Amino acid sequence: MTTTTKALIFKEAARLFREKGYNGSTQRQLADRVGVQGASIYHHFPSKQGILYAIMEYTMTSLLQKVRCEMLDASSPEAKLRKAIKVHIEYHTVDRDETYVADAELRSLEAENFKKIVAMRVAYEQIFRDILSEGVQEGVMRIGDVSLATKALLQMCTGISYWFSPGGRRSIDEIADQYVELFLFGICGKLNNER
Amino acid sequence: MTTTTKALIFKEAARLFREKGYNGSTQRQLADRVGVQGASIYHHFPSKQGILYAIMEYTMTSLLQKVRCEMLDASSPEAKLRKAIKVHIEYHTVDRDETYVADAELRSLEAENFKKIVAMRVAYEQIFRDILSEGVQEGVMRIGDVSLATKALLQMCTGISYWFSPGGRRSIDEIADQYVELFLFGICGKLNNER
DNA sequence: GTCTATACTGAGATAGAC
DNA sequence: GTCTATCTCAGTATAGAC
Repeated sequence: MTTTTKALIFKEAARLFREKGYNGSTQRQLADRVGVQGASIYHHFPSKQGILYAIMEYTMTSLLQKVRCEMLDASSPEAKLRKAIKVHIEYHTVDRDETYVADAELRSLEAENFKKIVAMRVAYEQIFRDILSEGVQEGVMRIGDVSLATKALLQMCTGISYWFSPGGRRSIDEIADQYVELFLFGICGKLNNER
Repeated sequence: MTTTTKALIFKEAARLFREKGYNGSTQRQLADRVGVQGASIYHHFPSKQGILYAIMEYTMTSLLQKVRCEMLDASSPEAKLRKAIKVHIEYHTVDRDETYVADAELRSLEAENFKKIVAMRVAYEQIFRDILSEGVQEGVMRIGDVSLATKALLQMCTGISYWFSPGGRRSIDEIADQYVELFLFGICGKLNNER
């Protein structure tokens, strides 16, 4: 994707929506950031809602595709889980404006758009739920409630896009590794292992 | 707090802001839910922003007070952590409209209000960070990055207010217990312990 | 494809009677 | 303490020239 005006609107909209929220952002603010007049936006997108939907749809499609792709050459549930978490976190740090918006602005979608995006989110969560279920069945994971654990995991990881900044203390890889260890072994689990 | 009109406005505002977001909610919608005319709201609150701030301030004050109170008669870091997590989750399920708003609408606060609430949030996070640090120092917890783990923990637990509903499959206590176990031992930790 | 100008609507908030 | 009526402004979106 070269930096066409349309791509620039997309990117700046994600940034703006992230900062001020969808309803807290205006077309004029967006136009200012892009460096065009407000009316010009309507040449590229049908409406403000259309921009939001484009961001959400693109982000969820990418996420689904990336995670599914990683699953192809992973065998054990633990290997799958490690890869899935890593991909999730990587995408949530690299495209963190878009992923933040996709996560926080579900309620700003109109009915039809809402349905479509929710379906994609359900499918995405299902991937993680399936990995955990498989781990339980194979006896390598012990989970009281798989759905609960799935929610906990995803919320924990998604939250990274709330505070992450590229210049920070920790690299993306370090963060991902720590989150994987945390979810697999907890903060006391490894100590027991050593006794 | 008896159900005065002011208390009703407060409660309905939390519910409305949770559903539609602060910027997506209007004074007229709020007035409709309360059952008064739009103008009447201004007898009880100075502005829409004033309502948001009242919700945030009250919620953070309650949270801080509840957790600090529980810490008084807890000795070990693990006991403290268990209690703190339980209180956090309980409050995020019982007053889930208010806590959701307090968590999601930080960016909708005006500069002065923002500063005050952020200071309270920092103090709140610090309580959890201190517990984890203590656990590491005493050798009962192993954590690569305490700040990172604190964020992961709080985001995981706070997320409950996004999907919890009182009539659901799991009780508050069950959820809290599972989250505690998850954070302490992970999904593989306990298995290692048994070998 | 971008502009200027503007239509139209709904937002937060206030005035002043009761 | 609540109402009716209304002000004012900012929001999304469109029309039509260049």
